[in-house]
Amino acid sequence: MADDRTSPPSGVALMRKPGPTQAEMVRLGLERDIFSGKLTPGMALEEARIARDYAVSRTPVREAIANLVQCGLVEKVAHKRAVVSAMDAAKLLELFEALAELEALAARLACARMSAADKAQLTLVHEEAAALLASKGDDNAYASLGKRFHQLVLEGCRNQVLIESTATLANRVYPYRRYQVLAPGRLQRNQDDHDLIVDALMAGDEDGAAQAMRQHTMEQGDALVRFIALHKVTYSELQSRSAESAELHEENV
Amino acid sequence: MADDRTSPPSGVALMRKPGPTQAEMVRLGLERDIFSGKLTPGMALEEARIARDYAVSRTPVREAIANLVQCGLVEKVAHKRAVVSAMDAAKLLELFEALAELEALAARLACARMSAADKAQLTLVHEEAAALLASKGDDNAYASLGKRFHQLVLEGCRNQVLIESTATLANRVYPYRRYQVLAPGRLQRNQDDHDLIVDALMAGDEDGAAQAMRQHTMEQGDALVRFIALHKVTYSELQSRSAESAELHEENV
DNA sequence: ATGCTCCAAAGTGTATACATTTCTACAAAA
DNA sequence: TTTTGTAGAAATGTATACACTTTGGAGCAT
Repeated sequence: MADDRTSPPSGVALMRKPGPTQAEMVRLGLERDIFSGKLTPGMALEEARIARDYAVSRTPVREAIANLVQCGLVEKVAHKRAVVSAMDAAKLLELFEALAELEALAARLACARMSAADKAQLTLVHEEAAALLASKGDDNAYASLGKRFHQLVLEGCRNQVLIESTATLANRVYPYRRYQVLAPGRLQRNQDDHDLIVDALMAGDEDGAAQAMRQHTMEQGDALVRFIALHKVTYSELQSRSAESAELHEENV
Repeated sequence: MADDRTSPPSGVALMRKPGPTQAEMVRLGLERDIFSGKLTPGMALEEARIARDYAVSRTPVREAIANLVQCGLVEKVAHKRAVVSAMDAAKLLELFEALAELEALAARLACARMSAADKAQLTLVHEEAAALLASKGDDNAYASLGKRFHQLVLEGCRNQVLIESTATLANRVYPYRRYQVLAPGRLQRNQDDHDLIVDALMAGDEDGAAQAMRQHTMEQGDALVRFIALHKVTYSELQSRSAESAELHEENV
């Protein structure tokens, strides 16, 4: 290929300022590229190249990178190039441990705070996922529904601070979380977990919902770490292996 | 007064680059000013003025502000001036609700993970606070010990992700959290809560420690919100009222 | 052949200049 | 007097130029 650009702005060059700032554009673009796998953990971000690719100056690029640093998606030290955050097994487990507890809290609160409409939509998504799983449907589509499931429960807690804190952590594990689908039988166990969560939520069982959600997320983390250890595959390899099909579900962000 | 500068760089102008970047300097300076009360919630941050005061250009100032935005300490929308985050009662309660749960989790984990030395230091700080309270000592010094107490428990959880997430939220409520000391009898109840937490931690009672910590932090939030409602005082007034004595404990950050 | 020094190329950090947007003040009309 | 519309000022967003730091390798010494 003639161009090996780090992150093409998804086809179209941004011309003038349509209202949102260019720094925001670049930030969203980089975020997409990280989530989709075009930018793999450990990869360096060169300001000048990114600026060229997005047809802007380095200033908004630096601002965008600074934002991503605070989000935990990229890391940076003074005078050195910013790199996409790469995590070892220990940090990954720490993240899942914290995330599990936050989602458990959200589930507990959601028990009493979700509206009937919210619960209905959650059930809908859950059943749609079940159907997809039964019909051996697309893994990516299932992963997408899984993310939506977690989002719905999270938003059900009605605490914006908690929602944002949890979303930040979820974003940081997102580049890795999807790969649990590679472990055999993991999808069915995932669906079973969701079953428990939905049941507890509908029954108004706060402790049950929290417990089910906590265990569910921790199992996701354990499964991922086990899978990686088992296959003795580096995170970068894991990332690039599934990067091919990553473009299929870019509805994230 | 001849100069009404928003945030003097604490006396000394930074000359050359000693290694750390100027953006970092400005960021720390602004953070200090926010915590100390020199910059009150709702106050606007003018890039040009800050740049002048710190003897740097606007570029590192903008970078510093962007960082503070991601920390939640200041808020900003495109083309408008950044302002120090001001919270209403609802947001404050949301923050305390989330913070209480995170600290509860940290306490639960700390039960099993704190070293003997950590527990000894925690006991030391707790007893020092008790002595200070009994002798009707300085409120600011007591608040300082209170912060240290929470920090020690938090670090005891041995989960860096959880520590950072919690610290972020704690920073956001910090400009308000101290004012609980204004409520009558609040200090003694605070000390009693800490007693319960220490006892549970020493006994290895995970659920007890979590429960005690959660209730403690929520009570802090409730007390603060009640105090504000009772005295019908705006947050800005509250802030400026104690800003006079704020310089006394600048060991924070 | 190996290790060191030093230099040049690359890249980040900062300053300044310019473009664009928002805020403010003033005036004119109802 | 109140309101509204419009310049002017002020402040932010962006681009460009420059200074400093890092890094990689060429050349020399051992």
